[in-house]
Amino acid sequence: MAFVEPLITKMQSIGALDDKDRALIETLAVNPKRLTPQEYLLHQGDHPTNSVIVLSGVLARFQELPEGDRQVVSFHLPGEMPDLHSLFIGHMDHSLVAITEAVVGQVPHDELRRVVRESATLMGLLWRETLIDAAIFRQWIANNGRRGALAGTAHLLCELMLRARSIGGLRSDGSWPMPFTQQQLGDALGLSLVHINRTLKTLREANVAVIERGVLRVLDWDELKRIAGFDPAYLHLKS
Amino acid sequence: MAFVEPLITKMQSIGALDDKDRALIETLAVNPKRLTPQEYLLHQGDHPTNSVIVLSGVLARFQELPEGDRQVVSFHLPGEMPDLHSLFIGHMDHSLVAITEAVVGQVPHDELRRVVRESATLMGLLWRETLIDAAIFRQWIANNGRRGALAGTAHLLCELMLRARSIGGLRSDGSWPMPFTQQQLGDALGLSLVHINRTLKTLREANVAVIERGVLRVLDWDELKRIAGFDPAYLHLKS
DNA sequence: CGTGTTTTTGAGCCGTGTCAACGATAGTGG
DNA sequence: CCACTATCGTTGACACGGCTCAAAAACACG
Repeated sequence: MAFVEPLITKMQSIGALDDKDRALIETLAVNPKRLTPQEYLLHQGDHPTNSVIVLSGVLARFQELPEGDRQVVSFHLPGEMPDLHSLFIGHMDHSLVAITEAVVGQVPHDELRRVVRESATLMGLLWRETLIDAAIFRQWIANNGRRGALAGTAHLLCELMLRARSIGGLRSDGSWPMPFTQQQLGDALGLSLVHINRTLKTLREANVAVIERGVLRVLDWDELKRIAGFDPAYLHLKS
Repeated sequence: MAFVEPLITKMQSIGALDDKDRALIETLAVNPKRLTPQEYLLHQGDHPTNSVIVLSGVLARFQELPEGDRQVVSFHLPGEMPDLHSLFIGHMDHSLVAITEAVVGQVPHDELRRVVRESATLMGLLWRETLIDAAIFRQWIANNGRRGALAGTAHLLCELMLRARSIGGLRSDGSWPMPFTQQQLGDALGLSLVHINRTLKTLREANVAVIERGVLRVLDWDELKRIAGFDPAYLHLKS
């Protein structure tokens, strides 16, 4: 029961749950699993028979490209279900790995199908979660495509801050313990390690956003959003 | 009834339909609408109350970025539902426009909800379609990110050829009447018009793929796939 | 305190963008 | 059927953003 708390929080951040739906979620058989940093949960090519809920920590999905490069396609905070899509498309076209120490809850596909069958609301919310996932992908296409390095980086930082805030992940001073290395950020933005470093330096020297000892602090929200051309509507958060 | 034929073809290209499901699809109220090239069907910011099926022609979705640039996030061939996501996320974070002359069938969200409620198979297939959409987005993130101009372009051509083939859109000689301008391809791949032109020239001079008078012909499939690092699994086509 | 990882910086190069012009093609009206 | 026009494709010259290589500094951990 406590296991599904992050999922309930997440569902409520993107929609409304009544008592019946909440009770139904709590009937899910959730099998917890602890992950160490860099540990793979799924490999490209796998055909999983369950999906996972991130209970704590941060995960990432990425593709390995022929020349050995990595393309990170998403980051996942507690409450999210990074491989919910495997419910309807069996083949994994990417890998799923823990960024930090993490705990995930494994839920058999049959269990999810049962919940989806019994509650139109939960079906809608789970479907909705995969659609928001897709909306984020669209922004990342733009981050990697038409937005330049500075705008793309700023956009990613905006997004992560809002997503972290929506699940109550910010510190009381509004900063966020961002767990990514600059290499991982570069792999998400299609930038080299050296260049993401210089881009972050630009943001730092403009007093817009600072990362110190792994903690991200946004000093000038309006300016960060302006640089990014950021419109939060695509995250479809209620707040 | 004839209106939903492309949708049935599409559904069968990514899954199985029985007679009952086919009959259910044919009960959908489909309101056809004719579009001229460049005509907008939906604008960024809209809140549509129906989704559309592409009946003929090709559509594209794109975001307008602050500096006036465009990021194309997807192309849509007959049978696809380019704004199916609006069933569960109301706000459009991008625009939908006709590339060619096209006919779409408008289906009210209520109608889709009815079908989803009545058939678990169709719910699964429609959800699956949005998930394949997302899988394509992931590849486009890589196209715009870690893949270079040549590999990204080759990857997009591979994808389009397979998608066109899966709905019977190729000519008998295996070529495909590709309706995009080089500007539009560039907007999809995050490349300038000049550079996409040079990239296509490279493919042409290597006798890998040629676009003549708007018709794409792949001369050396293996080589094109090799350049792209293409693995078709993410399209989840049955054939 | 030592070792491995991550961040930072410099120097030089290369892929891709920009600017500009011309050529090819298709559609339009006389 | 041809001239006219608009759009699209092609090419060259040059600039610049971002990459690579390399090394040092800062940090994390045992």
